[in-house]
Parts: sequence; structure tokens; C-alpha cells
Amino acid sequence: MTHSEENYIKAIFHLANTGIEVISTNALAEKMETKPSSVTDMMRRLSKKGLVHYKKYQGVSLTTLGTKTALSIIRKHRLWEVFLVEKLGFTWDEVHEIAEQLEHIKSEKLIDKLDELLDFPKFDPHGDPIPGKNGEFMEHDNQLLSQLPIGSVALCVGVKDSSAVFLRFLDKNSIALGNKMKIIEKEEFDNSLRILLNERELQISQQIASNLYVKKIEL
Amino acid sequence: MTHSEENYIKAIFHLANTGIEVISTNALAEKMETKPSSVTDMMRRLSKKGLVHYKKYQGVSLTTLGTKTALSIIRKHRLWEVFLVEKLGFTWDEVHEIAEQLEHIKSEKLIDKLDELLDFPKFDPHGDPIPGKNGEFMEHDNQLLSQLPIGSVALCVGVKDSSAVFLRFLDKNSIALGNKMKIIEKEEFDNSLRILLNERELQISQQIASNLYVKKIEL
DNA sequence: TAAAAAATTTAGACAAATCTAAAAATTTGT
DNA sequence: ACAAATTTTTAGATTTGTCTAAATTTTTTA
Repeated sequence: MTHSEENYIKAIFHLANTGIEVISTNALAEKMETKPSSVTDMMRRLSKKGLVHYKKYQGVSLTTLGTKTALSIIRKHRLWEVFLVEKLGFTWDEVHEIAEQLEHIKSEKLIDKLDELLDFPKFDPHGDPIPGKNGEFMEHDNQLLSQLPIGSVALCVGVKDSSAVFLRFLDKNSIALGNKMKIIEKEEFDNSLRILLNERELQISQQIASNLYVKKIEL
Repeated sequence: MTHSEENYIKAIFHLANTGIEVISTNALAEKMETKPSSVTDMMRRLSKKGLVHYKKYQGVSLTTLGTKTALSIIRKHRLWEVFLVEKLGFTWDEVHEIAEQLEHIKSEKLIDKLDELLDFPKFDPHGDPIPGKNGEFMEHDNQLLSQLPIGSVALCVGVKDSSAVFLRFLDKNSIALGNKMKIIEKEEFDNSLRILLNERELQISQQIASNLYVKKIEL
């Protein structure tokens, strides 16, 4: 598989996991930052290789083999991200681009050894689950901060948007994975939240709250 | 730069460092395991980018920029090799292929941090020197085992041939970098050597002896 | 339901990297 | 020094991945 093919497979997987069942050529083109005609070409190629189900004008989806492939790439990507943060001291907003390159390195043994070096992590630095060696994959079953009722206490366990801009915003406001937060009040006007975090009161916009995964703590 | 361009630059550097001053299209084609016509095409491309001096029928050599580029790639390759052995537990015969892929990862910061993690190593697992961040490069000034006079005592510091076959042969015979060896006798007939290594006498063919770099210990 | 709009595919072109076969230049041998 | 051998380059084709522009299919809407 070429890097480009792998990137398409990964993009299809990610789109499929945002709830869409049939992925349109246009949607995939936008995700890949390319033209729909290029997508059509690539879908034929991937279809011939048995990685996707594709009938023209009918959209595309991953085959069993395609899903397995996607999970393997995502596993590599996320393990490398853990490595970059834990072993090399990168910050969580710096690792994505480098992991995009590292995920294409071909060596099963390398990934096994890396997994071991990192002590078999289950989540990447953004709180995303790392697929297992044999394709085991648990979805985010977590709620978004924006979905919690007032008075809830929850742990911050992940980010939905993992863009560098958002991550640096969180850093600036001392919001990190593992933090405990309590929802004090929800503003009717703009759905912003007042939360208690590290003994400090914080005003959080709805946009932010709907990009933070939390795990509710039952009291 | 594409992976292919980087591989050509590296190949030219390695050929230049085996003593050849002008590198022929054929020699480079053989090194790259490709056809001379492909080499000609690539030399034009690299010449246009200012990485090589190339005039048709006149052979090729690296420009200052080309040399800098080559050293940067070799630095990455060798640092990754150290990582694979020291941190992931690979053996020295397994690391080359994986490092061939890793050397193309683009991130200056990544290499700086890797260098730091590895505690700024000066040699890779095969005893080859690692170029510095700013292009400092020291040649192997070492002698080959085959060049030492009888009675010499020397440390084994590197391998000239770093093919997996040769490296596994050395493993099988418990010859490792850092070992001290004394030359007991040289056989007139086939230039093989009898050496003392780890309190053990060993017969070594001329072929082997001319692929082991040693550093003489003056007594 | 038929025309308009939107989405998708086809056709043809391009760049990178390679190949084979043929032509041209250089080197070698006598 | 000149023909033969060798090396190198050119010409034209192929594959991957992309593009634009045109054609086609599907969806929407009036």
C-alpha cells in the first residue's frame, strides 16, 4: 500500500465513525483536501484491491479488510503520538503532523516493540483509544462536557477536536486530561458553562464544551 | 525532496566516500539497483535543484548543498538505528531496513529530541560515526583487522560490511564491537588470521578480517 | 414530473519515477 | 587513429496520483 492509499483508508474510517453510513465522493474529497475526480480514481483503485465497497454514484464504505487496515494505521499513529509525548517530550499539539508521517513506516515488529516500550498504552495524548494488535477497538463511549446536567462532576478524558489551536487554548486555560471539573451553571443566552476546575472558576463557551469528552463521576 | 531524491543523494555520498572521485552513471545505477537511464533522468532533476554537479557524460558529484543534505539523512538514519537497538531491543542486523524508512521523516525537532533521548551518541550500532547537527563528520580513521601486523592488540570498533549475513556471522562467533583482540598468527596460504578473543582462539578468514575496523592499542 | 441544481464520473493532461530499446558519445585496443 | 566495445543519453511508454473541464447521473424543487 502507498502512503496515499493508506491516507484515504484512514479518512474513510474517520468519516464512517462520525455517524455517516454512506460516504460520498464529495465528503471524502473535502476530508482529503483534494478534488472529487481524484477520489473517484482512488476509490476504483482501492475497490480493485478489496479495501472498499464502491459502486459509482453509490458512495463508499470499508470492507472487513479495509477496516482492519484502517485500525492498524490508527494504532501506529496513536502509539507514535504517545512515544513523541512520553519519550521525547513533545507537547500534545505538536505530535499530529509527525505521527502522520511515522504511521506509514512498515514493520510489525517495530510497532510491537514500541507498544512494549510505552507499556501498552490504551489511549493517545488526546484521550483517543489505541486499537489493539488484533484490531480490537473501543469507541469513545464518553459524553461531551456540553451534554452534562448542571451540578455534575466529571473527569476530562479526551478532546473531540484535536487541532493545535484548540489544544493550545486548553493549555492556556490549564485544562488537561485527568482534571476533575464540576458544572456550576449553564448560561441560557449562549449555552456557555461556568465550571469549577482546580479550585478555580472558569467560563467556558459552548464551542469548547462540545469538544471536550468527559467521564461522569457518580457521587 | 522526495524519498527517491534523498536515496540518490545518499548513494552518491556513499560512493564518493569509497574513494571514487567522479561517480559514473553506471556505478550509481548499480548502487541504486536501477537502470542507467533512470539515473540520467534523476541527475538532471537533482542538478536543477542544485544538489549535484552534473554534465552529461562527465559523471556526477555532490554540491555543498548536496553534501549537507546527505549528512543530514545519514545522521537521521544512524540515530534511528541507535534508537532501535538501545531503546527497542532490536539486534544490529535488523535495524537497517527500518532505518531506511525512518530516515525520511521530516522534522528537525524530532531528530534533536531523539539525539537527546539517546544521550548524543557518536556512533551507530555498526560503529559508523553519526554526523553532527551542523554537518560535522569524522571519517573512519580506523584500520582494518587485515592490515594489522602480527602481535598487535586492538579493539574492534566497527564493521565495513554491515549486511545482515555478515553481522549474524559475527554474532555466531561472539565477535562484538568493543572486544579486544590479539593477532597471534597470519596464515601465508590464505591470509587467514589466528586471533585471541575473549580468552579463546579463533581462526578468521581474510574476507572477515578485511571487513572489521579496529583501533590499535599501543602497549 | 420536468427543469434546474448538485453531485459524480469521464476524458484528457501533467509530474514523478521508472522502464526498454535505440541512438549517440566516449573509451579502448590494436 | 580508427574501428569495436562500452558507457551514457534520448525517445517513448508505463504507473501512481493528481488536476481541469466536460459529460453524465442523481437529487431537488417548483
